[in-house]
Amino acid sequence: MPKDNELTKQKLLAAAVEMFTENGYYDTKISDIVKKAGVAQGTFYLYFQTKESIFTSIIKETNERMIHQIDHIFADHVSPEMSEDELKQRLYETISGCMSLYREHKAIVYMMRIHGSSQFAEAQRVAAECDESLLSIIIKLFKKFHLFPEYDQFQYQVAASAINGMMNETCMQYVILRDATDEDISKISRVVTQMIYDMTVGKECKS
Amino acid sequence: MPKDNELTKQKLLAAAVEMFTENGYYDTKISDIVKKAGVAQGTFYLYFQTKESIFTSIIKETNERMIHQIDHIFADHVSPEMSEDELKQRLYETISGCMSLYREHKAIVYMMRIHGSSQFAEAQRVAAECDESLLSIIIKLFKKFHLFPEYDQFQYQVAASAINGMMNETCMQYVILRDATDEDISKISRVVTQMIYDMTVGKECKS
Amino acid sequence: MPKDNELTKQKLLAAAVEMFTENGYYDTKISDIVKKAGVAQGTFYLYFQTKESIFTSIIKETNERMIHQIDHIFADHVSPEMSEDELKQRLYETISGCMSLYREHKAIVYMMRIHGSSQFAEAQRVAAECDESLLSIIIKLFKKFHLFPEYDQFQYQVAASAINGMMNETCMQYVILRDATDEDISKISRVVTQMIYDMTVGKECKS
Amino acid sequence: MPKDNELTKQKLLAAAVEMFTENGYYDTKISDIVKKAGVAQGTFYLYFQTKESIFTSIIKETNERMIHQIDHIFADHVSPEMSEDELKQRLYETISGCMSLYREHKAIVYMMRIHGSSQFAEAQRVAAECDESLLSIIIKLFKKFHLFPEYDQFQYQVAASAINGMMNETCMQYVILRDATDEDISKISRVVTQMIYDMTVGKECKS
DNA sequence: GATGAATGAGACTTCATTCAT
DNA sequence: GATGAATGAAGTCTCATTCAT
Repeated sequence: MPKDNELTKQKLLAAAVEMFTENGYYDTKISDIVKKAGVAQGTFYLYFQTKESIFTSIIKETNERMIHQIDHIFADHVSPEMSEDELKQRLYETISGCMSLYREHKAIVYMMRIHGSSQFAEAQRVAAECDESLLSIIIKLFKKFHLFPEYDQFQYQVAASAINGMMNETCMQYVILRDATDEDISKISRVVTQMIYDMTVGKECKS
Repeated sequence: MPKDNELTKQKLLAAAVEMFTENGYYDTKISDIVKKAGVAQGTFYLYFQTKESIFTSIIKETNERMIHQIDHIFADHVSPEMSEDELKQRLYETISGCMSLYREHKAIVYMMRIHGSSQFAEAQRVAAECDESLLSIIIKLFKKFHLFPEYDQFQYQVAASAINGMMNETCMQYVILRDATDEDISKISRVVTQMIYDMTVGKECKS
Repeated sequence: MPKDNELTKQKLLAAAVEMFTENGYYDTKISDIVKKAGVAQGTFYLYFQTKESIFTSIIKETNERMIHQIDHIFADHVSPEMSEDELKQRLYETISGCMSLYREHKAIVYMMRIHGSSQFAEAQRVAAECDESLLSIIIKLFKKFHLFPEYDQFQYQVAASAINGMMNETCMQYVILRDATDEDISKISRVVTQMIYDMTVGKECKS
Repeated sequence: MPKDNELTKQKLLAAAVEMFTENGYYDTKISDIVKKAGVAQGTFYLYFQTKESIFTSIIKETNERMIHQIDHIFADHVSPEMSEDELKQRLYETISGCMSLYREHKAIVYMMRIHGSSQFAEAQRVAAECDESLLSIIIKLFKKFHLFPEYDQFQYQVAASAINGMMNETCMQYVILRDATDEDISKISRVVTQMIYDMTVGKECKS
């Protein structure tokens, strides 16, 4: 009957996230993890098969949760019938919602993006999957608003990638690498919202 | 200045770049590097003090060269007096020039961004320095064109970061991770140029 | 005398024999034994002090039973007064009885001879004791039949050892390592009987 | 240029044989071997890939040498045309030659038979190969002398196995486990020769 | 300058044994 | 008596670095 069982596993997971975040995958030793978790070396292997497996297990699980939450954030929040102001407001909510989500999983995102991106095929696959998910949402929005009507598939991809890059980079720089407050996130999101608005929907209204 | 045996050093550097790129820092052994370079194990230590030092020495040197080249690409190519079309053309040339530059140093950029970003403070410092350099160039341009007059320093930074993110992401996805041809780069640059134009200078012309 | 829970102990012993036989001493883990026995890890230590102790306890106990049975098989079955045919018949019965006995304890003999012979002083002692027992029986028979009258003690030992070797080897090869049927054992015993007869009693009749 | 190279390997092999012989495979640690060889732990892995590989490499190589030498010892030494005395003399020479050979490789035979027989498929295969080789030689001799004309293939095998067992057992008991002198080997071989003679060729002469 | 055998610290992992429940 | 999570000593193997030639 798993009683302390689950507790010990959680202690190990928390310790692992902390150590991986702080020192990266290779400079984190099992001995560091168990020391921080306050259990014996052997205990680690009751819950995880290898060092690699705890790493991928962490990022996989978090990633799934995040993709799910992202889907929810973007779901049907905007439509072409909305007024300019309402649109911007919704866009803003989506972007700041995304950033808050990343902040919530800050340590693991850090671990995944900064340390993990290169370590294993598995980690790379997970990161790519997350990107994929976002890209497809963005492209869907392009279509919904009939943006870039002259673009082919490749150009769509590039444009979506560019927008993804804007959000990723600002999110990384301010939310993950620095300690963005709620106000910071709000301010950042306003800037990014405006930029995205201007280069997409706003541009249409211009002429 | 062929001191020591400069040829041997170059062989080692080339082998190191290749192995680091292929397998990452931790999965590359000194024995792999010397084997590929065709020299003996001990020879490595005649030219480099440690494994870490060859890694950072590669990315530092390349980074300096790249920053210098980027400076050159951006230098005085655009000014507010230009016509819309000319501006776009210059912007396009700058962006595609940047992408070609990255492609030229593809292996090392890959190594730096994918494998190295997390390994050492040193590597992270170098990457940050490169970003810094680009950000300051972008901000300078904002000022030159009197863009975002209502923004404070923080918002400027965010906006610059966003633009940097656009370029970085598209560049990574298509130039570094996939094998972008000249045509690809041209097409990508057009898309990005248009987006940047729309969210900056173009927006001004609208009202 | 069902002390403790005798059933649990028997389950552990049976599981241990099976696992030791299949995988040898070192490649059998306590966890394998308890899993096969269907009890918890800690339960093992209620019945046995150490891994080594269950191993030696198995081979010791079986060995005692086997020595006792061998004594019984050989007891007074032959005498110099018998006719040639009767002698051969008795010899045959003894030998095939021995082989059947080994077959009956096949798993443990396998474990003792193949896996255990080298592991511990204790196991070696037990195996040696079994050999000793047989050798002394054989020498007693030599004396009873006034065989090898010119041999000294050492030569007696060697001759007995040789006969022991014949039986052991054929028994190992056909009964323990292969799956000898009743007919096989019968056939093997006939061959061995004839050989032993020819080199001992039979030889006397010749001149 | 392998100079100390080969010397170090030999030191490791000698140390390994000694330690394996003394303590068996599992109770010999790499650290024991390198300590005895007087080299560092890591040096071991310059010459052998794993602990298992040094073990099998030792027994395989020795085994090949021994099989070759055994073939030579048995080659055409006896023929049905010989006189009884000459035959016995040749048989004696063969058997004592065999025992001397085993004594020469005493440590490794010990390691192979006592410790190694069960450890790995590989070790078992090697031991079986050696037995096979001897059995086939013995059966060839049976045929050459038209012994046991009424025996089928199975009975031949059993008879050969029995003779193999005689030699193995006496050899193990006196040469490998005890320290048989030249005189001992001579005396043992006389006894075994006589027994084998009586149960094979001698038996024919009787009637 | 070049070599490559040797080094040894230290990592990951296993598993017999213990002990609180 | 039974459980099974926890322990930690100890083993195998790796690899950056050194150094005698």
